[in-house]
Parts: sequence; structure tokens; C-alpha cells
Amino acid sequence: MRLAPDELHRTADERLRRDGQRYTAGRRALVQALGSSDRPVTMAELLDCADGLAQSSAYRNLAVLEEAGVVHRLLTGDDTARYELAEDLTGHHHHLVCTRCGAVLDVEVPAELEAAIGRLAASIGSEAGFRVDGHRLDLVGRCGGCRAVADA
Amino acid sequence: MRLAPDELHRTADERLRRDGQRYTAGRRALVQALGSSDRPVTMAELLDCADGLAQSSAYRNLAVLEEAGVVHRLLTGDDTARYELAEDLTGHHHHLVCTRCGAVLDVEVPAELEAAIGRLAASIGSEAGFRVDGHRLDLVGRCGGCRAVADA
DNA sequence: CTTCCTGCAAAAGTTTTGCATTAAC
DNA sequence: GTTAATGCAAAACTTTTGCAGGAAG
Repeated sequence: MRLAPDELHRTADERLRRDGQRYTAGRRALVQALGSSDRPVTMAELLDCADGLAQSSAYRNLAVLEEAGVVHRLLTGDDTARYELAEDLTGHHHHLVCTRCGAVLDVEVPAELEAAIGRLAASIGSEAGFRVDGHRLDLVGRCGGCRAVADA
Repeated sequence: MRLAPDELHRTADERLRRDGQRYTAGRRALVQALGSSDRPVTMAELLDCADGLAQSSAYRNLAVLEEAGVVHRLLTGDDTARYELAEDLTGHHHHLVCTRCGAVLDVEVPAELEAAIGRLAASIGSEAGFRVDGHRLDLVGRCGGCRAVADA
């Protein structure tokens, strides 16, 4: 499920307005960059695309976009945050994470497994007094380029 | 699967020695603290237990312990790392994560689901050129205390 | 007596904030 | 006009590192 670009921008605009926020050029550039990537991207990558946008504005805008439900921030282990579009804009998916170089790839898993995880989440959550709203599944290992490389 | 405390310390000692490292009082205190918690703990919590240990030493020791395969460092979303014993010392498990207060709880999931995830990981990994070594599953939501609280 | 560990203080890296200016509506 | 967004610089925060002294084997 990938939205058409204009659909994406229209939705982002809508959700920001709902929060009393404006869909400015800088925000548009961030959404554009996120929408054209097939994996979560780092701040450095975003700043390359969102030409001229100050880093502080990028952080602020990403926070606003996350608050509005357009963007999702994630930590995958290499201590630098990555950003992707919110799940309802990209479709539910999970991540392959390389423990050596930090690369992150999107993957989809069979609906059947998703359903099993969902059922589990509900039952485990209620046992622990949690209201479970979702889940994250990361498959961690070594990417193609890092498979051959020794560690130390 | 929870090791007896003496078994735990013996194993930690062994693994450090294998790396040419010593199992000092400070390291022992960290392992002790991790071993007596039923969930991943933050640096602040560790420093409370490991009485008098300098923060820099704690970070260094945790890195050494991770390298030796005794400790595992994880990021759950609230930007401060948490630490737990390595999986083979605690048993494979996953986490319930509260998106409001950051609380993290250990949970175990049925072997059947683990097996399904494992099979999936292998097949998805090979498709993407990854060698998948393991997986993380976080169930995210609101803990008991935060369920009632409104957001803004 | 050699190697490793420790604490302190300083540095590094990422993310956040204050403030004056500019742009959106 | 009024409110919100931007850029810059400075601050905050977590984590890492340099170095001199101390402990372990």
C-alpha cells in the first residue's frame, strides 16, 4: 500500500491542519523524502533531500508530523533515530536490521503471522494490565555487504 | 529460565576471562543488578544499585560485558538505553513497552509463535540477502498506570 | 611488574530550546 | 495583523574518551 504522492501530501496537509499546523515547504520536503524512500531514513539523509532546511527545523517538523500522525520515529539500535511515514500511509510492515552497519530494510510478513501476533498481543497485554496498541518486529542479522566481514 | 545467582556469576566470570577481562566488583554489581531485575533497566537504575561505581565505568563495563556476551543493550523508544542479561542467561523473551512512560516489561510468547517467526525470518532474510540471526518483538501500548491518562 | 580497571573531567554526538526574524493565513 | 515556522546559536543530555592513579593477577 503506497499512496500516490498527491494523495500523500493531501493527507499530510489535512492532518496538520487538524492540529492547527501549516503544511509548509519544509514539511512538504520532509514528507516527500520519506514518501519516496522504501526504508526508514536518518536525519542526515533527510537533510540532504530537504534542501536548505535547518537541522533544528527538521527535528521540530518531524516532531510536529509525528504528533499529527504523519510520521513515525524509530530507533533500531545504532543510536541515531530513523523516520518513516506513519503506518496507515505505508501499510503495516516490519524491519530487517543489520547489526553491523545499521542498515534497515522494510519487509512485509504474511497476514497469517500478523494475525497470530495480534491475538497474542491482546491476551498478553490484558494479563499484564497493558492496552496493547501495536507491535514491532525486527529481524536482526547481517546484510549482504556485512555478511562476509569479520567482527573484531 | 533463570540461572541461580552463583551460576550467573560463574558464567559471567568465565566469559570475561575468555576475553582477557577481569570480573571485578563493579562488574559483579552490574551483573547482580541485571540478574535480579525482571525487566530491562536503565543506567540510572543501575547506578543506584552499583553503589559508588562511576558512570563512565558503568558504561565501559556494560560495553565489555556486552562484548563478552553477558549483557544485552536495547533501545525501546525513550532515547535512553536499557540493559538486560544476554538471552542465553534469561531465556528468550520479548517486551511490553509503554509509549507514555517508557516502562518495559519482559514477556514470553508461545513456542509455536516463536517457531513461526523463526521460519519467516529465515525465508525473508534469504530473499533480501540477509543472514537473520534473531528477532525482536515489542508489544507497544499503554501500561496500567498510563491507560487512564490523556495525552496532551 | 605488567596489565587491566577506575574515577574524574573533558569531549563528542544527537536532539532540544531561546530568540529574533520571516512567512503563512 | 496575528499566529506560527524558520534559522542561528546556545544548551541539554546521553554516551564516549584521555589520562593519571590504583587494583588485580
